[in-house]
Amino acid sequence: MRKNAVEQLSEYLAGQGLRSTTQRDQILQVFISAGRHLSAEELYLRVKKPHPNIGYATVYRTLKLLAEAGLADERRFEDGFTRYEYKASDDHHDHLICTKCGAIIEFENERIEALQQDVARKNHFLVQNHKLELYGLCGDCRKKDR
Amino acid sequence: MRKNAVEQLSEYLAGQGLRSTTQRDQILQVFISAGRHLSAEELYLRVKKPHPNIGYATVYRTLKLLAEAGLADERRFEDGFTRYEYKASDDHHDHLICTKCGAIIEFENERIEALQQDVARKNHFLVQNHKLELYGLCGDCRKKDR
DNA sequence: CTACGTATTGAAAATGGTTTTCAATATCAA
DNA sequence: TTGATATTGAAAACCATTTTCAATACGTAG
Repeated sequence: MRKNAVEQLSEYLAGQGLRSTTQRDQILQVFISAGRHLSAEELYLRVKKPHPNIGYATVYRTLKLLAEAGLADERRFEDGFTRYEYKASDDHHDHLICTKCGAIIEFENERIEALQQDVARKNHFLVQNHKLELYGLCGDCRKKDR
Repeated sequence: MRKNAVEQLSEYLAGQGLRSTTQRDQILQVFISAGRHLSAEELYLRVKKPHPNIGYATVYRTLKLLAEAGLADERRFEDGFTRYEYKASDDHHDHLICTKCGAIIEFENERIEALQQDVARKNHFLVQNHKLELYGLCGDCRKKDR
């Protein structure tokens, strides 16, 4: 866990004239210690255990806030609902997603990123961010398949 | 328009024990002659003009059917709703999406595809399909921005 | 330290794209 | 032509997410 994630949130809130609350801190704590690619519901369930009085809406609201504050990335895969992942400032990555078991594997590839910039340049396009997802079967599911 | 799209649909339907209907053919016709990346609602509106008695649900149902039949690709961009595009069997492409005006530009890049296969191989992963989207500003919007 | 203005919360209702239900209708094999 | 059943249109249901609203908590001014 990044040393100052809570501080980073506080700073963002202060800068926006928003308030720090125990709920926001609690949700952030659980979010950071939980696995990656959480949906709002998954996070809600995890937060619910230690803090049973936190509401569904607050989890949704806080997740959007974390995305705005730069602490989380918001992603929509093909399964219909939005997932969030804790964002370390320097780590960009893409995903391999198993269509059978739902496993999500992360990867980085600088050469692909460079080629993306080429494509953008040729189209007079300025890339703000991108999304690369490879859907298919993971190693385990390929074995089980036979 | 591909010569035998309607036939291709008929064959698929017959093979599945499903029925050919005038609505399905009409929707397919309009779908093919319309622009790319249509949402269900856009298609519904276009179909409505020549065929005012076709229902919303039928458009949704037919679109899913076309995807199953291999005549359309189903894609979810970040704007929340599903878009479909007519699928020529040999043409795979990815997208540049303008976050300001919503323009969608298509591109293909074999070298990127090859690198994707490399990544998959390293992860013992079998790619069934993929999705690459670059979000940012298109040439026009970059100019207007200043 | 206290009080006040207002941001935030939780619960429930609303939203909006998509799917399902259901009775009426159309398809197609016999 | 008939009968079994797939399909349709309209409306209701779904379901993830957002909004509403009265009660509560935050934090600044005094």
